[in-house]
Amino acid sequence: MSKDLKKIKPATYLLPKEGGMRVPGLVIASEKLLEIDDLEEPLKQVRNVAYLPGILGYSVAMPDIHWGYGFPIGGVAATDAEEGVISPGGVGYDINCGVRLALIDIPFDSITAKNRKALLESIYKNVPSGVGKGHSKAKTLTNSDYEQLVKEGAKWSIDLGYGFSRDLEYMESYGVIAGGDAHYISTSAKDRGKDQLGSIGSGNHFVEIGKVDAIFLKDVAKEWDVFEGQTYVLIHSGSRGLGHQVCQDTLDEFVRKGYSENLPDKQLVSAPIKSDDGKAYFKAMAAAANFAFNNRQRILHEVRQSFNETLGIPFEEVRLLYDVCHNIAKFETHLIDGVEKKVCVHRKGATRSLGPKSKELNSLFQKTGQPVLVPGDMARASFLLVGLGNPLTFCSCCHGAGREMSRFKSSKFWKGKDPIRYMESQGVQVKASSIRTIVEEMPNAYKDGSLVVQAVEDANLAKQVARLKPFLVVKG
DNA sequence: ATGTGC
Repeated sequence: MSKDLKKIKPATYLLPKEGGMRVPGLVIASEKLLEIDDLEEPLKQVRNVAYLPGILGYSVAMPDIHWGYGFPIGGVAATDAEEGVISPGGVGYDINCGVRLALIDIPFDSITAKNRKALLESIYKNVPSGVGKGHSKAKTLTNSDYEQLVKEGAKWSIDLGYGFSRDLEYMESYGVIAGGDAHYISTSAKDRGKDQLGSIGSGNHFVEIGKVDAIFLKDVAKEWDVFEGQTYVLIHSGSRGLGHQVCQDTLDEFVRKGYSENLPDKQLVSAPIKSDDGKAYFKAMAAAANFAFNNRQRILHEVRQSFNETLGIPFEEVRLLYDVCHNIAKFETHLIDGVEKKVCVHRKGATRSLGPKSKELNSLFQKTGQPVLVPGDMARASFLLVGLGNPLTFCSCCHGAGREMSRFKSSKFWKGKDPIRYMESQGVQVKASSIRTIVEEMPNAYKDGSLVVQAVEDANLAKQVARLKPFLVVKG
């Protein structure tokens, strides 16, 4: 454990100000996690982020923190919406990478082995996966498509028949980030994305089917119609090549214009929010975020298609519970030192976790708090939590289990072994276009997700509602 | 994360 961390509350540690830090760091973790993790590099990044002009409150780290480009992954930074900066590194390369959870009201155990196999094959066929993979069936996006979809978000796909208007009520920000403008993204970004709606990509992205295997918070589960044994679908993907290109284009331009000067790390490159360059990045980021909402909407549509084809389940019975962003910058109002302030919250590998009564939420979630979706690993578990709206972290929570082994180390570990057979021994059938992705993503490459969600629960960021056990997984 | 990187 880092000698600099001072415990101030349960599972909450202060990283005191030093050097040019404008605010202290705040690290959410348990003692056990602090033993497992080597936090030297990521904590340095937490300190670096605290140097940013206009940062308020704390430079926050979640218990799944690890090293990232400039900002740590699992980091939250809120900057003053008037006097602060906005930073592409605080959002990440995969703009609006996120997760959506849908529920099907049939017991997973009632699906026969033969039908499970058919379902997996069908999803693998209907949802393209892998690096650079697009959607061969889908219509290539035109400039006028782009103009609409980056402004409208998920509604654009729904109006074309890929889903139901009800779906929009069950998405963070109703499936749209205001301000998306196609004129602010490059031709190459549009070109890379033109056939990628409805594709998962590679790395830790996936489509997973399984069953709700434990309920921890009965009253909330009941409000959400979540029950033990229920079948679920969890989708994890983002803005694919388009978002990647938007991030790269902005970083190049910001560095060229000198915005990386006077920062402890050039990768923190950032422009004043009120400057033309800052506003241009926000519009491009919102455009990419809205592309990602459309992507997850199309993936859900294909999954509904597969449930219909193989099990005869009507499309609307694959019911969306929620869609969350975990790589995004958003303008929000938060209580800082007792005063309400408009801030730009950068969440990079962190999930919004608004509590009950939050005006932004639909009436159901105003009653309970918002669903917080935390994928774990391919075999053990993913988690469904409910937000508590803790102002210390700007109403943010963790986004995953976090790696324990590097991709390289994991590949080496599984060399000469049979990872597919191991997964089967854990009850999981995996299908991927690349065996490399599988060996890099094996469960033992990740921390135990239950330790991470326990830490955010102890720190009062969110509460566990249910545990989800995967059985069928499509990877890139 | 990524029409993956040296």
